Amino acid sequence: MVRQRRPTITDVARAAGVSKGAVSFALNGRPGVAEETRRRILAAAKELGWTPSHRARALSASRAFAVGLVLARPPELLGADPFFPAFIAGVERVLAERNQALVLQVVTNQRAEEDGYRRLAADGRVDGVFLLDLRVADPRIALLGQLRLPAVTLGRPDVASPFPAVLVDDRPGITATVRHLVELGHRHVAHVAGPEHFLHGTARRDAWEGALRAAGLPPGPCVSSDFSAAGGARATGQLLDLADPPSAIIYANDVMAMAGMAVARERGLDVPGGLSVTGFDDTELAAHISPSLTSVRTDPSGWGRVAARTLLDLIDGDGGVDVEMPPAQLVIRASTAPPPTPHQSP
Amino acid sequence: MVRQRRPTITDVARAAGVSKGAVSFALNGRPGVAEETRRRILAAAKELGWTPSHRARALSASRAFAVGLVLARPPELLGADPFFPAFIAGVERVLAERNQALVLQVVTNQRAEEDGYRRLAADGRVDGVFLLDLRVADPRIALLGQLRLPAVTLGRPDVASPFPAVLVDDRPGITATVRHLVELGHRHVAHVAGPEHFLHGTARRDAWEGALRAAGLPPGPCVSSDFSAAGGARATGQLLDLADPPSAIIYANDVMAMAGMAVARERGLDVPGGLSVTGFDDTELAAHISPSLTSVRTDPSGWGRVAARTLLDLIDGDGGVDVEMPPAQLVIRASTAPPPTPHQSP
DNA sequence: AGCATCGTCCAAACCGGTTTAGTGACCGTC
DNA sequence: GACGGTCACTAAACCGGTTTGGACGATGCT
Repeated sequence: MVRQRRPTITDVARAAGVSKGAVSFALNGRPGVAEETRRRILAAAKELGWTPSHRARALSASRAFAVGLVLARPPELLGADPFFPAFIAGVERVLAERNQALVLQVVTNQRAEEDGYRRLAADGRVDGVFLLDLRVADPRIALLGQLRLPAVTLGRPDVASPFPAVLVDDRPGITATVRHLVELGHRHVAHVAGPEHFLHGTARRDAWEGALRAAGLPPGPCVSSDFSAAGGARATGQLLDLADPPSAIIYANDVMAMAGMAVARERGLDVPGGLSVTGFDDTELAAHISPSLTSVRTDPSGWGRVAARTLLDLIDGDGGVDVEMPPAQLVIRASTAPPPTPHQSP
Repeated sequence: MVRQRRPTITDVARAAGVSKGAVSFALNGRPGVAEETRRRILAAAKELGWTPSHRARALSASRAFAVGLVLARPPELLGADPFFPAFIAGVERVLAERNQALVLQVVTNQRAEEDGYRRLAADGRVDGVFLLDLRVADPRIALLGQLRLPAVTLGRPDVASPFPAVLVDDRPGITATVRHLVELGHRHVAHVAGPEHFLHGTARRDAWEGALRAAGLPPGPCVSSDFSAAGGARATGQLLDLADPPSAIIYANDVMAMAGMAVARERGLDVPGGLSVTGFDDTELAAHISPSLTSVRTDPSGWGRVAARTLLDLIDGDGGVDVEMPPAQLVIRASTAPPPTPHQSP
């Protein structure tokens, strides 16, 4: 016996001998249905294997019961960055509890990204979106405002924003990293930053510079890169080619740091003996390379959970307040050590 | 002037002085509308900024215009694996062209994974799904069959499957790797495999074993692991602790290979001087560590594109045939070299 | 002139839920 | 015994599209 058509609310109503409305009320636990009738209806629904059609409910309620995420990254970077999968996993955990879905859009450049949001909004496929990788003077905030699409930003925008933010602060992690290196005796600490148009990139750079100044040291050289291994290698080459190369390099992510370590090594420069290296993200691999990588542990999955909760609350009309996340923690491993002393060269 | 409500097809019909039906026909380019009327309708739609409501269309057409993907991976692995982001990027590219959306579900264990598919099906949120990470005697195939949910599998299942498959063959890559090592003079080649219940894991292992036998060599030791850095390190430790340790290790992915290289190095074993190492996936980082990692290049983004096209065709009723993808290619780098000769030990 | 045919368009049904207005039945009250 | 108030439930409208059956006028043919 093959079930040809999935049962509808009408089938359930007929089976239970009531009207469609009664079934809807019973299912949604609303008052005005006698207990005995409710039981009969639920039994009939179970018997028929009925589940309310998401499509019909969406049309009726004028809601999508889904939230959206638009990822704009060049394809070669997508795989390297552990952030997204972890963030999405956190988001999912909350969405699953509340029977919502995640609609994903992956695009490869910024122009397409804005179209992505436009399409999600025009189609009414989602009730709200996440805004990641905030940029300087981010145009997407105004766009989402005029699209009337609720949103939650990860980080605090540098422009007026009507949206709640999940406040992640990378700075303490960088500050702690600088302090750690300074305590080891480093006086010449360079930085390989992320792309300049990202807010988190500039925040990390500012923290690096601020912490050095606070320690009474001049900020060393800083090279902007792109979070890729190739970019990290290139930046490292530039820094080591300087007349006065740094004794330590703080990278804006682990992948660049690992590539940087390799470059140093290829040049016969020992890590950490000749050069200290630190990363950011604390990817799983960081603890398992040699030497193990000092890094800053972040919690993208936790951010995802909080961002999802904030967004759903915003959509439901309540909430809409910023949430502060605990600061990232420095994890000290074997890639950092005191700088080589000039008169101790091998 | 704020637009309070998004315009509906009725608004457009009124503005153009025609019926709803006429607007629908005009928009969908169906015959039976005079050219002049069609122009007037399209002009009115443009004027009002009307876009058809995806929700209404979905209900009416009994289609979701979306496809689903359920990811079952422990959270700590999600970030390390470059496969998913790349696969998804490929999928997205095709979906965007055809105005479809991707509904993602991330769960952390297999039981939840099946519920994920059940929920996608029960809600009618998607018209079809991708089936990744095929397992031995995969129960999801029967499940999707009884849920009447069209699917495309990545790889060929080991059980009867009514679904088209995108055939990716890891074996030539592994075979080439073994041949490369044997040509270098290795006689003792070990393997660190993925979890045994994954079909791709066993396929790689079989290829490794087969290629060694073809070369007239006994298969060396094989340890199953979990694709994580920690797992790769552990497996490497086991192999190097053997009375007769291998001179080369083929890892089932790059992350485990990188962790393995670190373990060898910590033990004072030079790579590739004392131990040759190969990975699988050819992640971006592989070319930028030291020594650079010999690996097998795969094309997850290409698989995503083909899988998406195949699934959409299947949903549309045409197609449904398997597609063969080009085999993975070996990329030789610096982590492989001739084995140390016993009488040449330093 | 009468009739069939065609192109154009409209009204209404339909998808499967939610929600509102309204109908009885039953209760207690003065 | 007429009245007001609950309670349980139904009928129908509604969400915004697509699709079907048929109306209507213009045209072609005999």
